Amino acid sequence: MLNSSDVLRGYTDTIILAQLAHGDSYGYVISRNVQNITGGVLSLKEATLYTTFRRLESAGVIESYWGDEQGGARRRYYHLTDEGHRLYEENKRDWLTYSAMINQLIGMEEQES
Amino acid sequence: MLNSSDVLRGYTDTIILAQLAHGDSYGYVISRNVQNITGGVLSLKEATLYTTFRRLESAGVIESYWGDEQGGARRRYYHLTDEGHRLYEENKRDWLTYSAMINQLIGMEEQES
DNA sequence: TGATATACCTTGACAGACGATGTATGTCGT
DNA sequence: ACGACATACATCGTCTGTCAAGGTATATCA
Repeated sequence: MLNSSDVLRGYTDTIILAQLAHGDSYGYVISRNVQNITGGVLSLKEATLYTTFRRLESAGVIESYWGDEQGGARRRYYHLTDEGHRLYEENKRDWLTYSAMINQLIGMEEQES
Repeated sequence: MLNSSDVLRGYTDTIILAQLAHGDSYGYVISRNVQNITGGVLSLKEATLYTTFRRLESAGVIESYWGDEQGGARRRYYHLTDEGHRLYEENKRDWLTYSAMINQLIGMEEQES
C-alpha cells in the first residue's frame, strides 16, 4: 500500500543534497544513483527531480551551470552552496530524530510503561 | 526546513493502525498519544486524522462504532479489521526496508565501494 | 457566565510527486 | 540509410495528502 511517492516525500530534497555533498553532479546520474543504491526499489522520477532542482535553486541551496561536454547530450551540473551544506547537515540530524520517533509511533519496538 | 507534515506524510495510516493494533480507540486519544510519544514534536492534526479515518474505513482496514458514554462528549471508536492487521504488519516491514534505504540515500552511513 | 477540556466534523487551498509528452545528441546494429 | 536505444533535460496537468480555519456539542469548574 505504501508507494515510492509517499515514502520519499519530504526526503527528496535531502537525498539530492546528499548526492551533491561529495561533489557536483547532474540530474541523470543522481536519478541513476538512487535506483542503484536502492536496488531499483525506490526512484526519484524525472519530473520530481527537475522540479526539485528548481525549488532548491530558488531557495539558494544549490547553483547550476552547463557542463562543456564535447559530444553527447548537454548536462546541467549542480553545486551545493554553503547554505546547502548547512541545510544538508541539519536535515540529516532531523532525520535521525524523526525516524526514531516514527519507529516509536509505528510500534517497531515495544515501549515499557 | 523539514516540517511535521513532510515527515509524517506517508506514515499517518501506519501510525493510526499501530494505535489500534493493541485495542480499539478513538480520535482524540490517538492524537494525544502521538503528541505524548514524540514529546510534542510531531502531531497528527485533526483534519488529517479524521480524513484518514474515512479513507481507512473506505478501504476496509478499520471499522467504527459509537461508544455509549454516559456523560461527556460522544466518541467514535475505531476497530482494526483482519485486513487492517495484515496491512499494519506489511507496513511495518516496509518501513524497515524503506527507512534503511533512506539512511543510505541521505548518507547517514558511509558506504564502501 | 464564561473559560477550558473533551470530542467530532467539513471545506477549501496548497504543495509535492509524477505520468505523459516533448526535445536533442550520439552510438550501434543491420 | 534507418531505426532502436541510451543519454540528458524540461514542462504541463492531474492527483493526493495535509492542514488552517471554521463549526457543533457536552460537561466541569471558577
